[in-house]
Amino acid sequence: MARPRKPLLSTDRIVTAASALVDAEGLAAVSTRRLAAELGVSGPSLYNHFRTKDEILEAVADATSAQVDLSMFDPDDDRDWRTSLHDWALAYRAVLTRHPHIVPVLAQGPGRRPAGLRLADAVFGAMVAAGWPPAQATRIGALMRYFIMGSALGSFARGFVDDEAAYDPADYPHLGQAHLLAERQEEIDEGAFETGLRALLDGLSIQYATLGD
Amino acid sequence: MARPRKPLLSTDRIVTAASALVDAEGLAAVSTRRLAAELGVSGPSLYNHFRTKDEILEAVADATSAQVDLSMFDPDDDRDWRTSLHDWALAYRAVLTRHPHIVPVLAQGPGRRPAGLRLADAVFGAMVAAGWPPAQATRIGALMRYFIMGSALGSFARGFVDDEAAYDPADYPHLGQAHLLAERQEEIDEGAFETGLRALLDGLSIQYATLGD
DNA sequence: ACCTGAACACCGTTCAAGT
DNA sequence: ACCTGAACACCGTTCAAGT
Repeated sequence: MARPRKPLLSTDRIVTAASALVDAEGLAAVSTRRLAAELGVSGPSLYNHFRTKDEILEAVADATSAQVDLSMFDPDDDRDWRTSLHDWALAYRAVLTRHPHIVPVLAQGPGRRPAGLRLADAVFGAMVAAGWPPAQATRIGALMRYFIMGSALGSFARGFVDDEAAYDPADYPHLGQAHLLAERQEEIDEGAFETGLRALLDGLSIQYATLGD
Repeated sequence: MARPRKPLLSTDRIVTAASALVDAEGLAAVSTRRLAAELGVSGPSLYNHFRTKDEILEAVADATSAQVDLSMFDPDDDRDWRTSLHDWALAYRAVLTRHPHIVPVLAQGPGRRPAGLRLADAVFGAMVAAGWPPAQATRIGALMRYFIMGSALGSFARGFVDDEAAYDPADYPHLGQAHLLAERQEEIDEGAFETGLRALLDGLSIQYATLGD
């Protein structure tokens, strides 16, 4: 075949196919040969469009970041900092819940990824505009990322096996119900996220109230 | 050589070597061949002691969990729930900071790992003993894990590249100082963790105060 | 410029063979 | 029981060759 008159691949097509593969089968399923097969080309062809497989995954991660709504941080949006942060956290979590397998890549931080940087820029800018000192605004950006990424990296409920025999009462006297967690996964992880988010925002509000002192 | 009169390997020796390799060079450096070479044997020898490479990494993860002090949750320890949770969070983070590369494995939850289950049991048991309803105690265990794992999974500060040119003010108007984050990594991540932890505990204290209502 | 097959240096795991 | 080398079906990446 050699070179076709019209290119078979494009960075967009590759990222779309890689995203679908990551969502469907996880990071481990993405090999250059498998991804190329999915696109109807041979493995090495990908290297005409990306320098490494890692760059492809970075692009998938950035495409995911780009789906997170940031309009709550617009200067002319009239939500206060607390409400903005709350709405953004829910929007961010919703995107990550739809694409859990890419979270380990996203959790490494924005690096040079444009959508990741836009997100960090929006949060930091909005906190400073709301009156938080820059050092505190940085901390807020960091601690929100800890909490959101941590909640998306692995389900708490699914972290416990669905097998009553795994929880010997002699060893784990308080885990008698732990085998039931998995089947109520969504409810438990969502409830914990909401409880944690409220606690975080309540706590930050206390600190905000003492800013002038 | 074939079988020596005294076994060359043991599960302990393998886990110790694997932990050292993970700490020194990261998860990606752990291949069965490399690990075996480190132990002076050939690759397939490991399969006499573990069924898969994954089981080896699970054992490394559990050995890490086992390092986390849980004495603050002892029934006869006189710390209140808030202080216990605070002290435990610091102890947990300290361990993870020393072994960051294994965090992705730990973040998948305890599964069947004994030290992971003991940890979950201790937190849950102490919260119930302190008067939290079981459903709330579960949420606390989950949200604390989100926050602690998220903070350990990737440094916030090192998530930003150390290159002023990466932050075009036209694109990211508020990130003019972001290139300085990396060089103050420890201070920033620790400060964010402490701020977030205090906010979380302050927020939970508010909810605790309304429990009777 | 953009695709191909062949090749290199790796993987995890299985298995028969050795003691 | 516990080690070995050979083998299988994979990897990511490079490169010369094709149009």
